[in-house]
This record gives sequence, structure tokens and C-alpha cells, in this order.
Amino acid sequence: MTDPTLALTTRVQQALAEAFGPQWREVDPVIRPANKRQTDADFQANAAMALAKRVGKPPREIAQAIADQIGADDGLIASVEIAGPGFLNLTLRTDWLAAAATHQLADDRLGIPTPEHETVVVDYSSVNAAKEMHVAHLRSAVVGDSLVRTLEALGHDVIRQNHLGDWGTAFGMLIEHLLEVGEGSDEAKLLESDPNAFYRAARAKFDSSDKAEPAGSAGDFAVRARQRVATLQSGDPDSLRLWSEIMDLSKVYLNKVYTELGVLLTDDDIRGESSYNDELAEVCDTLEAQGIAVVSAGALCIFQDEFIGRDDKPVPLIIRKSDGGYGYATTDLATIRHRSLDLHADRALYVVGAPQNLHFRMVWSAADKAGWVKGTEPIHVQIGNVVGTDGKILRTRSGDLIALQFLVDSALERAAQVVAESRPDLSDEERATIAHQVGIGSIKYADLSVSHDSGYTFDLDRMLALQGNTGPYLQYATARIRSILSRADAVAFDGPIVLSEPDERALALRLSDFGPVVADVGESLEPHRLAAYLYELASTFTAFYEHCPVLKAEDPAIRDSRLALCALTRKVLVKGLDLLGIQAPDQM
RNA sequence: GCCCCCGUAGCUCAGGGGAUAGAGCACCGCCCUCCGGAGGCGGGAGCGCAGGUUCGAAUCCUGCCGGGGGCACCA
Repeated sequence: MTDPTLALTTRVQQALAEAFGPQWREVDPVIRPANKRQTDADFQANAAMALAKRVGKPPREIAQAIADQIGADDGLIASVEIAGPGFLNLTLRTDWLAAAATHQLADDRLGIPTPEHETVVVDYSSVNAAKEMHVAHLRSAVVGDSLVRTLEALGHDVIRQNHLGDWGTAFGMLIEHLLEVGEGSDEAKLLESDPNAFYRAARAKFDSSDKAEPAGSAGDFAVRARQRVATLQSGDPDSLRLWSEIMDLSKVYLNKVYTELGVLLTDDDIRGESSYNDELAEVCDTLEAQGIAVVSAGALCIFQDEFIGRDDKPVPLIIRKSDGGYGYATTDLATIRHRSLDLHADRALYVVGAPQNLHFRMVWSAADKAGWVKGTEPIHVQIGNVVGTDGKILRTRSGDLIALQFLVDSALERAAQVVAESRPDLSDEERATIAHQVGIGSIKYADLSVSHDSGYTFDLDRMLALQGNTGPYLQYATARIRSILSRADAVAFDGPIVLSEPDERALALRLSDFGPVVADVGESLEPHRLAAYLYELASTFTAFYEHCPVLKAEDPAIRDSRLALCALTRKVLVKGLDLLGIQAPDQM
């Protein structure tokens, strides 16, 4: 037992039962961190106020009864004070905290609990394979990867799904454009050298074709591109061959990005829209037969009363376009069915941009009506919009977006400069390794340290700042502790931990929070809480290190104990950064 | 018009029923011959508005105001 909140919950519940009867054993004693402006205690129990009415006694009387039950020689609680209207300020026994820290140090899991086991599908990155990635695509990959690492650490079965956009209109455009410029032409070679330029050319033709050619005519590029999608989806061999060639190039590009960023996704995780192609006709037929979908204006649609649009009529979810093609509504229906009925996911996470919220709610609602969601909670982990300095959303299709690669290169360059200045003593190779870890870490931490659904203004300078609550600060903390440990002539740092100074005690208390915080991220799906915790831990460690000599400690037992605290702090920081997908350099 | 997200310090953001609301950046002042200063200490300044629920509301509910996003063949 290294989680103080859990220990205190059990203890106070026990006291409540002893004081007022067994029916109170299960009530929430409302254990919270103590208010440091009011008391030096570690925690507060606020059950007395909450229970006053139910028990039928004044809050302070209830508080006093709990305090009496805990008494003076408790093994967990050193002191209990009653304050204000009935706050119970609880101070842990220091020897209990020391034992908890020693135990945590010996624990491979560092106190990370194993909650009830779940199967969790995590759909992330999921970019349009027809295009180059830009800055707004980064967050889904970074947040999703952190959730995957965290959920796995909690013992869940995690199924990664890179739901690539590889089957929609964009591919119709690419294939049609490729046929027009001719395979092997200079234009076509752009697919390899500058895929985004090729996409932009196709896109421009698509967008302007209504004006350039009579809309709906045989020469209309947009019409032909849409027709090409339907042809592709019906299994036309030539279309499939070209699609496959484009996809191969796309995967090379994606893997390069994932490798550089340290994102876990591989080809094995790709489960793009195309993989559901064989089910699309059946999905439509089944929904139509069930009376859930109806034909409207030539398209097969699902109308649901819960989703009302501009004209006060239900918004259609179009599952088969009037030209016979299938869009993402159909593939997403097949997808949730697969994740629920085949993969048996307890939770299905969609780490996807916030603007798609309505779409997902409509799809999941329709799928539920069809009986395709059984025992699965679909969750949209909304990724906030990236806005430019003009305050407008950076749109995927607007053309002049900041390429992801530009951001990555900028961060790496900046980190390389800093490392070159600070560590001229290292070899070029060592500096390059550190610069890479720091550069990527700074980008990831910038994304992970604020809540995933908040929009943010894209600001390269802010993102790459190396001071304050940043990735590099935390990486530096781990490197510094490693340096301390390496200069100690000890072989093992296994304590025992004894806590004599207030700063030692504060550090141990903070360390004990690690497991609960990780568990919380697994529930709330908010990695920024872990980032905030790590920053606080690093700050607490700094205070400890300022006030408590480690290598210079005179008493060998105290020195060993402080070395053990350093070792444990480093382990927690490194593990925490790992759960964020950030590497900890050995030296900086 | 309907739906979703969001209004907290000059800026970027935490805090999602507990006491006198926090951090980083920026600004001002101080510390430093001390185990790595990418430090430490101190200062100013804030919950959009109005109701409601509650012993207790930045937090939950309702309404308004303001910003962003979504709402038929793109994803």
C-alpha cells in the first residue's frame, strides 16, 4: 500500500463504522490534499460536513468522533486536527511514508496500479494518406501515443488503430490526376519527391473544375474524380493498382514521420478506411432492411431526430452517395461495429479533431440502433483546433499550412544549437542524440502539457522555449539526477529511505502520488495531468536538492537514504516521460 | 436556427463540489566562492454577467453575453 489517499480512505471509513455503525463503512470520506494555507497537514477528510444531515449530528461532532476513533497511536496517521466547520486535517506518520517510498523504489511498477482489466481500442493519427502531414496532425499522434503507453502500463489490452483516410474522394482525385498527367511523367514523379505538391495540383483541379468546365459534364474533373472513387470501391483492377502504388509511397512517408517522432504506430496498426470496403454494401443493405436508412435525393441516408440541422430537419448521415460511392460515414459505421462486435472493446477511443464530434455522435447513435455497439463505450478524445496568429482555424484543405516536417526540423535545429553551446565536450554523435531527444521532447511536451481539447495558437517560439514548464526542463532533471548517482560510489540505491528533513518528506509524499496520477490519466484520458504532476515532482525535487546535501551528507545512512530518494525520483520522472512518449537523455 | 467546445493574472494555461483560486512566460526586487544556474526566494495582478442547487460553487443546473467549431453527397 503506497497510495496515501487509498490508505486514508480505508482508515477513515473504518473509524466512521466504529463511531456510527457498519452502515457507514462504504461512504466516501472525501480525502483531499490539505490546504497548505490553512495547515501543515498532508490531507484533509471532509466527510463530516457531507454526512452531517444523514447522520443527524453537527459536523464538528462527527469530526470529533472520527478523530477519537483514530486516536494517538495509529499506524498510519500521526495526527488529526479539527478545523473550521469540520475539516479533519490528517498528517501521515513519517515512518509510514518512508516505508511507502522504500517499497515504491523496490516496485518495478513504481506504484502504478492495475485497475480492472479492459480492452481498449485507440484510434489515433489516422491522417489522410493522400496528403502530407501538417502541424494540426501532430496532436492526435502525440496524445494518442501517450494514451496507448499509459493504458498499457495500467495493464489493459490496447489495440492501436491507424484509421488512415485511404479510400475517399481525395484518392479519386489523385488517381484521376495521375491518369491525366500520365504514369511516369514528370508530374507523376512528384508523387515520390513532393507528394504534397502532387496532391495540391489535383486538389486545385478538383476545386476549379466547376468553373473551368461545365459542372456535371463528362469533362468535369470533379465528376470524374468522384466516379473514380466508386470505380475503385467496386474493385476495378487498374484503379486498385494505382491506389496501391500511391499507398506504398504514403506508408514510407508515414513511417519516416512516426520513426522520427518516436510514435509507436507501425504498418501492423494500419486499419484504414479501405479495409472495410467489402462490408460497405452489406452495411447499407442491412441498415436499409432494418428501416434505419432511407433513400433521399438519390442518396441512402440515416435521419435521426436527435440531430437537427439548419433547416429544423434531421441532418442526414449519408451512407451511400447518389453516384453509388461510399463516404466516411459508411466506413465509420463498419469501424465501430468491428471494434465492438469483433474486437470486444470496452472502450473505443477516437483521438480525432473536435470538429468531427457531430459526425461521430451520429455514427455511433446509428450503429447502436442497428445493434452494433455491445458493451463498448465509444469516446471521442477531442483534439482542439490549431489556430493561426489570425485566430482562424488552420484547415486541412486550405493549402498553405505549416508542414509537420518544418516544425520538427525547426525544433531539432534549435535543440542542436543549445546542445552545441552547452556541451562542447561531447562528441558530435552524442550531441546529435541528445539534440534529437530534446527537440522531439519539446514538441511533444508542448502538446501534452495542455488539455487535449483546448485550441491553441500555433507559436513556434513558445513551443520550442527551453525554460519553464517544458520537456527539456524535465529531461534536464533526469540527467542531473543521473549525474548525481553516477558520482556516488554506491552499487545499489535501495535505501532504506528515512525521512528526517521536511523537504525529504515532501518529496516522498509527492512521489507517492505517481501511481494514482497514472491511473487517473487512464480514466480521464488527459495526459496533461501527468505532465503537470511530473513538473511538480521536478520542482519538489529541486527544493529537496537545494536543502538536503546528498553526496556531501555526513551520516552514511542519510546519504544512502537521499541517494535512494534521488534514484526513485529519477525512475518516476523517466517512467512518467516514457508514458508521455518522451525520451530521457542520459546527459544533457 | 439547432448542436458541440471554450471564456480564470498582461500572455499561455492548470484547477471539474471543500477553507484565503495556482503554475509557466513576461515585468520588478533579492540570493548565489553551495552536490550541474536550463536554478532559488519575494512582489503586483484574475474566475464574462445574472439567477439557482448546496453547509460549501471557478467547479453542478438555467438563462444571457462573447469567441471558436459543426450542421446533404470532402474527411
